[in-house]
Amino acid sequence: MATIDKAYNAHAVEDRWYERWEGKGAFRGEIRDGAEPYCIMIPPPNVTGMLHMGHILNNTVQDIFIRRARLEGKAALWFPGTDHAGIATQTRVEKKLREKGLHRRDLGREKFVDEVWKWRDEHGGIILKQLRKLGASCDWERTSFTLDEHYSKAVLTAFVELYRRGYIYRGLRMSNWCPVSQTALSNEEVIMKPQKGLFYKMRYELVEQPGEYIHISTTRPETLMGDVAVAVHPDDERYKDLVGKHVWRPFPREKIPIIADTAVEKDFGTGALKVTPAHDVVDFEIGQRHDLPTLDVLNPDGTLNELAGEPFVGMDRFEARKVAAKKLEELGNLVETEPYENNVGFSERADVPIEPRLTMQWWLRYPKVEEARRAVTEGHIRFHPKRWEKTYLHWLETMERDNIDWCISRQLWWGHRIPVWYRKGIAAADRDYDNPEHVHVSVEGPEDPENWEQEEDVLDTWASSWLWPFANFGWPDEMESQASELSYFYPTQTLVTGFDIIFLWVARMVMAGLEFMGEAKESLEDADIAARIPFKDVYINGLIRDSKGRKMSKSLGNSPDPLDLIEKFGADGLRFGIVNIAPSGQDILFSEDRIEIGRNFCNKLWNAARFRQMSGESGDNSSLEAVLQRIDKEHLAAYDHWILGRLVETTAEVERCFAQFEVHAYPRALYEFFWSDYCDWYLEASKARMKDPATQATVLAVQDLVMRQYLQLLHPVTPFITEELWQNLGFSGEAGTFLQSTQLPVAGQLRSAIEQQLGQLDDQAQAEIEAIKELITRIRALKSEYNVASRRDVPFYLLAEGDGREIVESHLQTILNLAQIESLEAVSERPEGMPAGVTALGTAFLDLAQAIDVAAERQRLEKELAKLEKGIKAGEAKLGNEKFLNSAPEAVVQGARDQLAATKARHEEIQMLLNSLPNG
RNA sequence: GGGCGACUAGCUCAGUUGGUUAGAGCAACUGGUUUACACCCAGUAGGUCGGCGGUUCGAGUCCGUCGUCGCCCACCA
Repeated sequence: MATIDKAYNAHAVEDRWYERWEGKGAFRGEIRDGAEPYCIMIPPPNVTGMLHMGHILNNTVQDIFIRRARLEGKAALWFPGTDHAGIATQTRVEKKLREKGLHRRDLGREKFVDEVWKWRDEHGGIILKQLRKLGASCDWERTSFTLDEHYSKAVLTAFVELYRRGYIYRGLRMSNWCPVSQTALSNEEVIMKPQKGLFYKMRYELVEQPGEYIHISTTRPETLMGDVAVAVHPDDERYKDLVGKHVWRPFPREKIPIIADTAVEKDFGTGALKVTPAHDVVDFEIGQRHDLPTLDVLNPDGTLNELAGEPFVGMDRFEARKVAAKKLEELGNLVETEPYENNVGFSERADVPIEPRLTMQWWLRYPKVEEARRAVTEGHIRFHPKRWEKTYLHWLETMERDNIDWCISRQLWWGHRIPVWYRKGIAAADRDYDNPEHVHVSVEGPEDPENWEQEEDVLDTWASSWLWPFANFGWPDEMESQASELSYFYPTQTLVTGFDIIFLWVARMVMAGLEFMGEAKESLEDADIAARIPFKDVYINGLIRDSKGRKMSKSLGNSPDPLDLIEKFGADGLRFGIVNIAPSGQDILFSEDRIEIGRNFCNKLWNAARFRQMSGESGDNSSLEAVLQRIDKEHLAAYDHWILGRLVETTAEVERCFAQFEVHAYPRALYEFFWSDYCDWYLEASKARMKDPATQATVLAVQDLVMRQYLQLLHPVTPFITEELWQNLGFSGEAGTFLQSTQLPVAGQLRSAIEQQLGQLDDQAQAEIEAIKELITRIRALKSEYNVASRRDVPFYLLAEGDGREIVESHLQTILNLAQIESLEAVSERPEGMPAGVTALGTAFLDLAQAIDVAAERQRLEKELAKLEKGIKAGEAKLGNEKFLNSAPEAVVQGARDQLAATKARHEEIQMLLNSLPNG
């Protein structure tokens, strides 16, 4: 057995074990006959990503689940991988090219994509290396990437199938356009941000009444060249007479009609709206209703085009805004400007305002929406905490109600190119999408590729990641095989993710699973749903914020580098700390102070193990049975029964935490048991018996038993230190197997193993030890209050009778040791002039051998008396109430009786003490 | 505008189906070189559980209402 260093050196331990685990394939997840499968699919981070605090929490939780599953004997598989992250990655490489003065068009599609692959191979996937530092036990041999060949095949197959099933269509619609990335975006990729700007009030001259004007407010004068009408509300009395007349658009100067439409708010601005169908969603709808033309004055890159007229051609949209305002002023059309703040949609990736733009895109009508709803309402999929179900269902509802389809095409090069080919020589306008002579849709492509041109667009990244739970297992090829990993591991067990992507990802995965993981069907039965869902439990982890409650972000600089934290606190410390403060799906306010507890805890654990090692030779620790063999039940004390009982309870509590997904309660229960019960009380109490040759072996064996079970319970959250101690304390036996491949006894098994060997655990011991603890605490408090806390030579007396006296007798040495007192002599009369403390076992008196401050002692006792009186009043009121006696459960009534009796006894004793104080 | 959530000790949070006189960590204060641990030990202080009302024998817990704060969705140019 290796000796244990005085200070816990996390780094050496962590690096060493991770290497061994990975080297020995300890994380490999495989089909194992007879074992229950347990699979977690990692939410694939962006291949460009770096580890941040959110990842730490998310992946620690996943690792806890997967390691626990291994200890429970399940065939556990944590499937890792990364996402190609279309826009993010392409933007990254384009930026690099720009530094060399190049644009992606200079390279051409093929060369550019090569460049991105090269970049990925060099810089991508850093995050996966960082996850190893954290201790993540992913099956790295399976590391998947959404652009891998097999994965791409799944993505294209899904597209082709959905197309054939009628869910996918191509359409000219308003969509979100990013002028920097020059692609369409889905609503989810657009972030609304409040922007300070100006509100321009303009006047347009009436054509029919020269010299008269209508006032219009706008925030975007640069688009007025695209105006095709002015709209007012039909009920607006101010403008009623003007509807049907015309105004002069100032530039390019043209007649445009005044129309009435209910989309206009009478009370907003001037109540008159300039209608620019090409550049605003509402305006576009108004345009549709009134059959207005669409004048697009912007180029795809956000500069103005020929339709805008000079001097705007080629000018950037923000520059044009200023120039347009100036020109309006010169022409006398600008009435006033005022500061204004409104919400503007920004491209999530490029962080520039998006343009609503009329473009031809591919759209997907979501499949199996109703079934996705039922999957949750009927309990096939459970959210933890449960309330997130509401968010999920709310999303589905909105989507269905508002008929929101998913824009799945992106005008990028990095991604899955849409598997659609157009026959050469047929103009886009003449294309008939239902005619296979015109449009070819397949995974393999047409047989005569020379006659076809492939669609330029690629698919939205989410249109690949929504297949993650089954594409990674070889769908669609593996669908037929009953012996496949797909049929063994799917549906996966638990998904761990953030609430922000419940719709973006979680709901879509559910829909994809329901649509594809079985034969094509219009609607599904319950049994179909149960078989097709991608996961059974969804654990939603909270969002990490800084200590002031702000979101962590690069620009605020309030996001610590997790690797620094690992450096400082150790991976185990960080893991324990972050899970310990992670409440159930609530936001988490992060501060380093709160992580310290994790490091301190590891140190405590380390030292307890060290103490064990220093206390005596280890016996055979290679199995629970071997440890039990070393315990002589004749030498077991109440303390031993108590700590073993607590160990069984703690094991059960941990089981409950996992069953109910109370991830934060799990480390808390472990912390309390170990620090308070085991270290502060049990170890301290057993020190005397460890020195006694007669009892030493038994006491050490009990410690070993506790440590053995405890390390197994704790391992999922702090894998490194537990593995190190497991090996150092000899629990692995000769074989040297890893802790995580051992089997954890459940509470029932543990109890029966103990009782089979040692006889029934004494449940009375619990109450007895609690009473002894109270007595010791009272004595310590008395010493502290009388400033003799550090003295060990003070004598105490105990006034007790019957049981109390006996119990104290049997624990006398422990009490003297833990309370640090000279003696505790039994007396039958109250000694006078001594400060006293009343406990359930009896009254303890501190012999100061000098006069006490009677007034202070009286005050102290009276304070306690008042507290007890309050309790007695409450108890009597309760027990005097017949309705309480009749309706409360017997146990509650009895509890109240017992408590009242105890309180009264204590009250009486304190009263006696007060009476016995000298006057003064 | 629609939805979700929070409010418990100075701070951050526990508190499982209503059932003893509400807990922890940190911070504060007092005292400790107890040969496992100062990343420690012992002790003290600190809360009318956001307000009001209701249900109940009994409410931190359930219901209503108000207040404050946060998040998500929508986005009036």
